[in-house]
Amino acid sequence: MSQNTLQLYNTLTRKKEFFTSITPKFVGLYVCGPTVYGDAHLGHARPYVTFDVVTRYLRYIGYTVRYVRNITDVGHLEHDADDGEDKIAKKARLEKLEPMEVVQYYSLGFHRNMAQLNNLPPSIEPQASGHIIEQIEMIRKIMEHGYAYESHGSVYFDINRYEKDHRYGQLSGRITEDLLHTTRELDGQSEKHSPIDFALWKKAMPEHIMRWPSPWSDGFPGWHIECSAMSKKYLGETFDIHGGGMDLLFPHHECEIAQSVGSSGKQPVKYWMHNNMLTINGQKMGKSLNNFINLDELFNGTHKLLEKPYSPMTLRFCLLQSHYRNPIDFSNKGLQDAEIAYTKLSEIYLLLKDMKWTNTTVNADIEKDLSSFEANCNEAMDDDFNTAIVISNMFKVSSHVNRFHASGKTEGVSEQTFEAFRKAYMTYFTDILGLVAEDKNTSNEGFADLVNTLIDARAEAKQKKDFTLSDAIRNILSKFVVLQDSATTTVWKHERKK
RNA sequence: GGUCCUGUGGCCGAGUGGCUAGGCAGAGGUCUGCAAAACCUUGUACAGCGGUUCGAAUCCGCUCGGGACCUCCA
Repeated sequence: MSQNTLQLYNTLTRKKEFFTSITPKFVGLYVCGPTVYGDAHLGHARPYVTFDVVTRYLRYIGYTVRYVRNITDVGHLEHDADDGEDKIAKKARLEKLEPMEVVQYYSLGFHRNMAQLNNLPPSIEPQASGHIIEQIEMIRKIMEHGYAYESHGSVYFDINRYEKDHRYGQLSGRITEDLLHTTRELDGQSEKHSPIDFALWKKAMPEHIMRWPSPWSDGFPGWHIECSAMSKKYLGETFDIHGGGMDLLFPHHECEIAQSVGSSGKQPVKYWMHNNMLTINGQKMGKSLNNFINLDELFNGTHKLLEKPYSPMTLRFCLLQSHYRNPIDFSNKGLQDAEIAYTKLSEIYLLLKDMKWTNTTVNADIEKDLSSFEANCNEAMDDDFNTAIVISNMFKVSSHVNRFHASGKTEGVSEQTFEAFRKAYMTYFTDILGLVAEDKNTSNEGFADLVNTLIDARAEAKQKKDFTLSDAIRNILSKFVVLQDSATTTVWKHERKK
């Protein structure tokens, strides 16, 4: 691991490239944030866990990362609603709330869910509504350069004019000629010179409550301009990495490039990273299919597709088990497998945390397994953030740790190697993958006491060879496996000491 | 229809020219009153057809299947 060996897949070039930051030791990262008009769902978890790990790893290898993730609280037009109505405003009217009340409510929920997933907060989390001036300024620049025009109080980006100097479609691989034939018919198309032109500013209808003054009309910014304006403000005209879901590749990110090039003449982003999508039981997650799972529903198990609740760490682990550019299919089976696997590695972490090296002979194989651990993990992360390989490396060393624990001595490894390995495992587990090994004995003390009392009673019964009683207690204890996970761990831990 | 991604053993999931992925589940063993956990051992694989190559799951072509996007969804 070093700042010279990291490779990442750049959507712009469709290749894995060696990463070099524009400014030495500093990385500017922008990730498209959520539109806060609904609860955070499974689909939100993936990009934010992905780019959280990206941030964590970049910091681990010595970069200072400025991670900017926006909150979209204006600007998403509803295509199936009244012409040009804002999603936030629509929701607000339905719930009879102030638009900013809706924004506040869902922002808080989003932040709570992100914290549960142990995602580090971004360095800056700008809101679109707080950057209307910057957006207007950028639109003005684009118009100055001739790449946008006003029409009936709205402003549209002029793709045909832009294509005379630049190429629209370089990120998504789309050809404007094809787009013309495949563009859907929308309201307000008559205002545009070409159906593929996109809105930079929309004039508000009289009943529209979210509106701002501008040189063209009282209205609101188009969806794409906020990311261009805010990334430029906080990261500069050209910055290192732009991330987001694959679904945003077109048109959103394509438009961002056009807007930035159209206003500054410069390519805004050096590396574009896109995470793949999620499916539920093999199906696309969608409101019409009624299989949209909110994060709260996942964590408390209330969604009808779920057999039980799954913890935020189970979800995080499940996501990290596959590479971010591959699709993930969610199922109860998959989540339960992830839960078991995560619990095992978590257990290894807890054992390792308190484990002391004891003087023994050195076995070449064990020594090699443990001494190569960190380098193997670094190599995996350097290869486009391959967290799946990191996890498999953790499993490869797990049996050694369990054996150390069972025998009570660190058989076969030198002190230097053991300590380096121990530190590396713990760093990877908590700092890089961002997993949290809850010490379940302390997190639920009253309950743990009860369980421990039962365990002691059972041990006593076993000692007296009263197996009827001991089995009866075991049956009681085993019920906690379903009721309360912490009990399971407690039982296992206690039993293992014997 | 266009652009892009994808197809790996019972299931999940890495790998991408020759070298063990890993996990879950299964089988056998150690331990145990019996289990559980742990440890040891172990089987099953690269959608199909053709091509390139000394050698292909890996590269190329075609066929078939799955998915995303194509004006506002992470």
